Amino acid sequence: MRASKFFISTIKEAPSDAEIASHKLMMRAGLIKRLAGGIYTLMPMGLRVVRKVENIVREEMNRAGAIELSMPVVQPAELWQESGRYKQYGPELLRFKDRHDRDFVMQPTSEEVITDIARNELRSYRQLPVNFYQIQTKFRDERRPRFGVMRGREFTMKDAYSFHADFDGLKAEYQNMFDAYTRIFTRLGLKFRAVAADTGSIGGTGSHEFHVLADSGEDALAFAPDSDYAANVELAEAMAPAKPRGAAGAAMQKVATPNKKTCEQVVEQLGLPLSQSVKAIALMHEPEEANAAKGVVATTGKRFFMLLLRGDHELNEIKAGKVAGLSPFRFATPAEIANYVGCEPGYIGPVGLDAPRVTIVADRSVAAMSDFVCGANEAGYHLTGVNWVRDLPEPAVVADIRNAVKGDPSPDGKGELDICRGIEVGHIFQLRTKYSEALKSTVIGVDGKPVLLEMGCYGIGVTRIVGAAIEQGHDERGIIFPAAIAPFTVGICPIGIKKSDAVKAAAETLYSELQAAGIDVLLDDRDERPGVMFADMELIGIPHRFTIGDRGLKEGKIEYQGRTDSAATQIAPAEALALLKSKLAL
RNA sequence: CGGAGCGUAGCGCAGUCUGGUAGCGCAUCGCGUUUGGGACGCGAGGGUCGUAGGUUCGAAUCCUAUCGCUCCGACCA
Repeated sequence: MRASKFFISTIKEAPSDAEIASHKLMMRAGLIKRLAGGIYTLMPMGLRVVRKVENIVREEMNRAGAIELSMPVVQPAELWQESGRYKQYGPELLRFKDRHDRDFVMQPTSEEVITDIARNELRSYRQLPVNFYQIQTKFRDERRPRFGVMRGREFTMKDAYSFHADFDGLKAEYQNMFDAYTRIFTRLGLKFRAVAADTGSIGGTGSHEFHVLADSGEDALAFAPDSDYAANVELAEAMAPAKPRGAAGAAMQKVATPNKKTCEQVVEQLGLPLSQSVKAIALMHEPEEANAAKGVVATTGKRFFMLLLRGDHELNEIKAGKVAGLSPFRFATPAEIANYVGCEPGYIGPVGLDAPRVTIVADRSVAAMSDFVCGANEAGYHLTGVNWVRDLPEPAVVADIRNAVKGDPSPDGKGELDICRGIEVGHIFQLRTKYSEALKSTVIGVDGKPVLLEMGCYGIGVTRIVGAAIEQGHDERGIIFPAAIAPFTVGICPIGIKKSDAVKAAAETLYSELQAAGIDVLLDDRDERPGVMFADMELIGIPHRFTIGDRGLKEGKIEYQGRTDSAATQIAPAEALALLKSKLAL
């Protein structure tokens, strides 16, 4: 490609609403242009990157035996009503009416449509297994779109759906997809990790997320450096401490802690470590009916819970939701806390409560504590030297309700956990029969009777990968794309192309040679000043560059410089292709 | 959805408090000089100041409403 025939729209200053490196750099490099919140035009340069990602995904999906199709972006509401997701999905699902006043949605995913295809087209177990996929535009009306393409509303996603006559078939395909994803992210040149993920309300036995590792990631991942254990922190089991509960060593004492409402403030006053304190979180279990009747005083079915966490730990709401009888819950109001505990928030604790009215749920690590500090249920006071059994009954429930932290024992028993951050770029899921049941999708099994289809689904965020790759690869000069997805593999910068016939000839020769070798080459024939050409190539993240100028040609040399090289290498023009090929083979 | 902030040229911003000719840098266009790290000079074009009302002789500026965007939180996955 000649730069003069292409469209390069780099800018020096990023728009002020771009916060993270990838968003700023994508804007500055002219890869994307914002049209509305979370909605971007892929400019020619950006589209080339997306296409390269798509092609790798497509090749590996095909290799794994999946079959490409393309489903509509606009889908009738009826299908979504049938699956129940029309109600369930909430405002993230974009809904609208056509001219006949019929309801439609913009697809956020396509389980309904593919299951509809399956029930109409799949008749016999002999047609299984089958895995359909598409690379398609998705729309999710995110409450807070941000970070450019990382959390956009409109984005490109590869979504695949597999169908099986039995669970074993699903498990086999799940593993097949796991392996395919591993190949895809490896080929994309990304540092990534597959982690166990929450299966949510669907249940089932398996779900893994694939995360690109980056400090700016929105997800925290727990992993064991000594083993292959890795899980989203949402899910990672937080183990009880290895040591059992210690014996009581101190008498329980009430101490005045005026205006000290947080664990941090209290331990600071007492000169104790944060891990010696217990924080209490007041939750109210409130059934859906009571929610619906807001305003009306509906106490039926409400239950007050006090959750106990070590002062240095964080509540995991997903885990809390799994405590028997707690879900659905919300944080209790100050009035409710006063009613059940007789005290204002900041000084509440588990000692001396009316057990039937207040259910105590202790985290595993709290259950193993002794001589701890907690609120005294009296404004301005805390208790020290508190011990289970002696000072208060054993907690009604002991459960894992916190986020795992660095240094926790690994759930697989091998070493300790560490925490890193990741950007979710892939998610594979054993859906089982959720949709086939809802849409009554069966095939005739071996025994001649209908069986519900077992389903798996497998997503990859194509546009998000571009952002993730930039988060992982950039410096002060711009983007450092992995070679596999760079918009161009190599750039040629001829200095003074309009002035020097020698430069022009050498550049054209090299350009033809690289093109003939099938290499994606950008010849910068814009007759820009060298600084402009270099800055653009580096900002856009082109991995390799040849510079051709009169100065070098006099010596019979041109220059090669890799995007991350600190200096250029002088080479003979005839060696350029061989050198580049050796670099690409790495 | 709650809290905060911002909407002035393609981008980054000043001007708003204290009403009176709409500005700066980058980018763009023309001419010239430049040509190994985002050149320089001279000249030019481009804005109904988010939108709609109101106050006023006069509104970017004050008031009201509304829309959009951003951040923090909640929510969702």
